[in-house]
Amino acid sequence: MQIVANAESVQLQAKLFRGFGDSARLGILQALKNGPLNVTEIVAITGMSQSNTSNHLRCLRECGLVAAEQQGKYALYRLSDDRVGDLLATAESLLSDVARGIYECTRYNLPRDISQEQV
Amino acid sequence: MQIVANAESVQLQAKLFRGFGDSARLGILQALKNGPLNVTEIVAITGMSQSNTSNHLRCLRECGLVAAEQQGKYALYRLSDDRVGDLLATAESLLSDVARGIYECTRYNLPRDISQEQV
DNA sequence: TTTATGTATCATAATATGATGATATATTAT
DNA sequence: ATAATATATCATCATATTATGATACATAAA
Repeated sequence: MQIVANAESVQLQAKLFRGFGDSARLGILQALKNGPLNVTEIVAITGMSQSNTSNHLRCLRECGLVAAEQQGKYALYRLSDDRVGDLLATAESLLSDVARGIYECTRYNLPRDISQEQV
Repeated sequence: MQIVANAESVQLQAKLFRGFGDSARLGILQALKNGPLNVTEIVAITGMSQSNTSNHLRCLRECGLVAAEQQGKYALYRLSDDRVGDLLATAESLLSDVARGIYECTRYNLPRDISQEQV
C-alpha cells in the first residue's frame, strides 16, 4: 500500500510542472499554441533576449514539452504533445476562478514592484 | 490582435503552475487526491517538518489549489477544485510518455546526487 | 571566402525559493 | 488555570533559478 506516489515520481512530476512554472517559458508555450515558430519569431513575440530564449527553449525541449526541427538555419519549435495544450487550457480555466487568490499568494512569488505593499 | 496572452495573465498562470512545481507541494496535493487531511496527517504522510508543511500549505491555499476548514484544533485541507486533480492526472499521463526527457533535463533541476553523471 | 544571419552554449551575478528552528497562537484536556 | 496538542508565522541561511553578455558554431548569402 502506498498512499502517495513514490518520491521519485513526484519529483519528476514537479519538474514537469516547473517547465510551465516560469513566465518566460509559459510565454513561449502560449505562443506555440498557435502553431510552430522559429527562435527568431519567439524572440520577437516574447521580447526576451536571444540567449535567454534559447536557454528556456532548451529546458522546454529537454523536459519534453516542446519539440524542435532544424530547417536550414532556422530551428522550428512546436508543442510536443496535445496534452501540453490541455494543461495550458485547464490551467487557464482554473485560473479564471481562483485568480484573486493567486494575486494574494505572497510567500513565493511575483516581482516586488507588482505587489502594492500596504504600509 | 494579440498573439499571446497579456503578460499579467501569463504571470498568474506561471504562478499557478509553480504551486505544482515543487515536490513538497506536489506531494501534499497527491496525498489530498485521496481525500481531505489535517496538517498532522500530512506531516506524517510526507515526512516533512511541521513548519515546512505549514508554509507550503499556506502557499497552496493562497494560490487557490487547496481549501482549508477549521475543525476544532484541526485544520482540514482538501483540493479546492476538481480541475486541480485533472491537472495532476493529465501531468501523470503526459509524464509517462516523456519521463525520459525529463530525467535528462539538466539546466534547471534535480538535486545533484540524483543525476548519474557519466564521466 | 568573407560576411551576415540564426541559434546554442557558457560563466557569472542577481534574485527567488525552500528548509529550519524558534516562537506565537489557538483549541482542547486535566 | 495549567499543560498538552495542533497549527501558523517569522527570520535566516543555503540553495536553486534566472537573466545577461560574451562567444562559439552553424548555415546561407554576397
